[in-house]
Amino acid sequence: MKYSKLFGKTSKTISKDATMVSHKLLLQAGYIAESVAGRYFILPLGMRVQDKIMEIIEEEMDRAGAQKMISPILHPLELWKETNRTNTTGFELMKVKDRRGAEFALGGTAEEMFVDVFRKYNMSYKDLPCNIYQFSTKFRDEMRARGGLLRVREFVMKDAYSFDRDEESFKLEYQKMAETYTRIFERMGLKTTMVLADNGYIGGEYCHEFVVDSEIGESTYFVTEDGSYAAHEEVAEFALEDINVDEEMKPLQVIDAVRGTTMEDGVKLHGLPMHMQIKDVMYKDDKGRYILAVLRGDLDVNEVKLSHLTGSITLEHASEEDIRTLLKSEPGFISPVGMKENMDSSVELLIVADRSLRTIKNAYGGANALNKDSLNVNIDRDYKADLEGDIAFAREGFKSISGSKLIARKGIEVGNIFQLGYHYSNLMKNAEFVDVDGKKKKYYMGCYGIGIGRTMAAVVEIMSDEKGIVWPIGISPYHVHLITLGSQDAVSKSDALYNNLIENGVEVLWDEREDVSAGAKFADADLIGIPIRIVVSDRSLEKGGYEFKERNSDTAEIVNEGDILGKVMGVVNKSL
RNA sequence: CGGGGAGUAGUUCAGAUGGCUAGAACGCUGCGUUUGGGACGCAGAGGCCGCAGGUUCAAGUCCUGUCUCCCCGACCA
Repeated sequence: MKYSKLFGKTSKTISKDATMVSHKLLLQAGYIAESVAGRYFILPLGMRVQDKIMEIIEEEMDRAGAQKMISPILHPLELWKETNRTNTTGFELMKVKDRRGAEFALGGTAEEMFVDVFRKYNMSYKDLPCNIYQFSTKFRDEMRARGGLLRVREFVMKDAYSFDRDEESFKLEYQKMAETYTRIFERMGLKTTMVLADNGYIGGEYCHEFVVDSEIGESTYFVTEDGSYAAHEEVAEFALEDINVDEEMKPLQVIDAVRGTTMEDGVKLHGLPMHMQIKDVMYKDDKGRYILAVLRGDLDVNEVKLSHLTGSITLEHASEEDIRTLLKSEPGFISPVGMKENMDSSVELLIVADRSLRTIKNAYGGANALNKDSLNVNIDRDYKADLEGDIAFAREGFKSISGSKLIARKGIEVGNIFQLGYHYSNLMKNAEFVDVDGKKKKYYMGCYGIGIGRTMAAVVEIMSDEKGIVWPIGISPYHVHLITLGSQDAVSKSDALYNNLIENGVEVLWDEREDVSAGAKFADADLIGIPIRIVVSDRSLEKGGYEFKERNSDTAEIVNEGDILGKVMGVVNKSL
């Protein structure tokens, strides 16, 4: 490709709106252009990177026995109704209508579609396991797009769906996909951690995210010091130590407590430690139930864990008005003690206790009235929980279940794998095959996604310097950035080299612009970030050849005409 | 959805208390001189000041509405 013909220009100036490295560099180097918030043009340079990422994914998926296909992007809405996903919030479906009034969902993920195509065929256990996948544009009505390609509303995703006879067979597939993902990201120069995560609206029992460590990432997760456990903060488990469980229970007391409404106000007034205070948070869920989360004061409510325990789809904080009028309590002074006895009879209330309450005796907290606190509150004796379990966030330094300390990390989620089990085959009719015994059985499923654009951005986040991007050769838009400086001799030598490289399968971006200074060409080359730079100039020719420099190295060398191809191939072949 | 900020040339930005023909840099076009780390000179093109209404002799500037973009939060009583 001749640089002078390349669509998409580098820019010296960049909007200060772009704060993230990948966002800035991809814009500045001419890989992407913004359309509207969260929707981007992928320019020719970016397209080549995207294609290469997809090629690697395709190779590895095929190697794992998966088969590429494609589904329509518009999904018949009936399918989403079949699985009840039209109104499960947290994922606002984008819908369109055709002129006859038929409704479609703009696909944000495609479980229903793949089950639907699968059940069209009369499948036998002999056809299983089967893993089918596609690359397609996905639509997500994100509340807030951010960070260039990192969080967008429209993006290309690889999504795969596996169908198995049973759990045992599925587990092999899941393991295979985990290994495949690790290899895919390795080939792009990304080291990923497989992190236990929450499955959100997808369904199923467990899933893992593939996370690239980065300060700007949105995923916070914990790993143990010994590396044996890694889990997203939403699901991370941890061990709790007893605090004063041997203490005698003292009589419950209600006292005056003129204070503010925060936990710190309680600590200050009573002069007692935070972990002896009870934290009470009132929620309302999608079913209209009020849910009181009760936990030790030094812990925070983990709404994902809480919603799993209560079976709620959404949780929102109850309004202060509801707390006063319906629950007969007072914001800042909520207590589980006696609440059910006093509240409005129309209210359905679920008291959910965190297991941390079993580690303390004689706790203190509110008393359901302004400026009244309770002392010596004890679970079971003074209040009963409808549900009890782990509803708290882990924190760095806490011990894991295995006893090893938890370390907090941040990262970019570039892919994930989900166990779906019978979730979709239960909800969708005829998602069945004929087993060896002649009986119909439901598919045991899994699904597996990789965001292409986000992966591209993650690579740039990890691999760049103050001058620009530093692509790993496996996904670089070109292998070689050829720069010509100076006389006609250099131009004709460059031309010959350009053609020679191309004939040998090397991808070359040739900066043959005549009216651009050397400095500008070097700056552009550094910004674009192609791994090999070759300069052909009067100076290099005087020294007997071409200047060869790798983007991630500070030293250049002169390579003569006979050796240049071999030198280039040496680097290119490293990636394959 | 809440809070904050911003929309002026292709891009990044400047245009105080309303006032003459709306500016700079970069980029772009032409000519010439340059060519190893974002060169220089000369000449040029380029603007419905986001959109709609209003106040005023006069609006990029003030008021109202609206759209768009960016950042923070989505959180514990």
